[in-house]
Amino acid sequence: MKVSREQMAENRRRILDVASRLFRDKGFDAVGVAEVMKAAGLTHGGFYGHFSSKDDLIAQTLAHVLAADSGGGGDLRAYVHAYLSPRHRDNCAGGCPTAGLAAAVRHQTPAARSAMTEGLRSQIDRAVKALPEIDAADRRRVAIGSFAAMVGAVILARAVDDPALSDEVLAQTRDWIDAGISSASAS
Amino acid sequence: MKVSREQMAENRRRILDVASRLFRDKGFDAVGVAEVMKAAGLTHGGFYGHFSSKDDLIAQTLAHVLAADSGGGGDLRAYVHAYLSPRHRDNCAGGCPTAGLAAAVRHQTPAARSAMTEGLRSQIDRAVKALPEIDAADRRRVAIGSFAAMVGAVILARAVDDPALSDEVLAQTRDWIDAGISSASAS
DNA sequence: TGTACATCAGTGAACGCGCGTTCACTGATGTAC
DNA sequence: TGTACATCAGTGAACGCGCGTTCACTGATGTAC
Repeated sequence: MKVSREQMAENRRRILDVASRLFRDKGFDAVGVAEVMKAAGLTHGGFYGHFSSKDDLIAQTLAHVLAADSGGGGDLRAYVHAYLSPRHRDNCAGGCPTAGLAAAVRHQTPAARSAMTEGLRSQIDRAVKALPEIDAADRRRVAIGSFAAMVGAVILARAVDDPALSDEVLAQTRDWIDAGISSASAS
Repeated sequence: MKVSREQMAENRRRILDVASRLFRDKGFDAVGVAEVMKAAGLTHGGFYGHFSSKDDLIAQTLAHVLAADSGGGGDLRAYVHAYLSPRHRDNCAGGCPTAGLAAAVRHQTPAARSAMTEGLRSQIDRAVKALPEIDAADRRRVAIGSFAAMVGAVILARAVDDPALSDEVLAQTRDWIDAGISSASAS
């Protein structure tokens, strides 16, 4: 049955929220349209009233979740430590969408890749702005290098089945980034 | 028709080689059993004479390709530069299997994750041994931090659809790692 | 060394399940009078 | 403000394609004599 316009907008938002969690948790391919709709409290038939295809859902979900991604405008070092914590590693569904989905985006449509690109751009800009104590010329190097290491470390820590090695990847990368930021601040 | 034992062993090797390229290029889900067999010059029916399932193929392919992965025992800095080159970014099929597959391994069977773990362990050990000029206490930090940044940078550079941003991610991460290795060597 | 035969790697048709997508239908919404 | 009706968000059955997997069959291999 028909629902009100506000109700429909809320349904759409809930589909995107739920899809972003499921995709981060299980990957694009392992999550079906019916599963997303069911998790949003709807039936699969209504899906195509909101999106033109599953690919469209993927692209819109990426844009949605990357726009919402706060990134923690505050202390960069605290953000790095939280990012490289076992807690974040173990929280795929609620964790950084870049760490969870960037690798899979390579196989998606141009619209999805474009959303990822904008998300990464704003992530870098935010990190750059969180580094006022570093020379302007070095800021992008520190921001990009740190973020690459963070994303890589979380991906590796999640791929590995040995908890000790997984923890070590997080901890050593955290120390490596701390050292890098310190020496860039000193110079 | 039956083939000789050596022929069968060679067929098996060719299946693994071809599968490792296809998986790196297109991902585990986008590559079918029939496609792998066809690329190896065989028909899909014979697949189950070599492997018990597609999941088995994935696990054995990972073990195969990660064992073969040389990692360049020579100069670490040259290895980092080659790793973070546009050439490597654009060569998924022949590139580092960790960069290409680590994120997807999280959704695979325990056997696959175990193969990935051993691959990462030996990759780290090789990098540690390539850092004789650094204090023993710092070697693992430098090796793991560098490798995490390399993997993350290649994944991000491949996800993004803007060539300028993609190149910048590679170049800035390269400079970031160079600086990190230099300051670790100096201390 | 040569021959007969059992083995078994590879073939290709067929099966069945899951998933993306479609569609006729329902009934609440919201507009026209 | 109240009523009649057109709209259309959501429902759930059905479709069809692709892919992993199975299986009866083929014919070269390699062994036993």
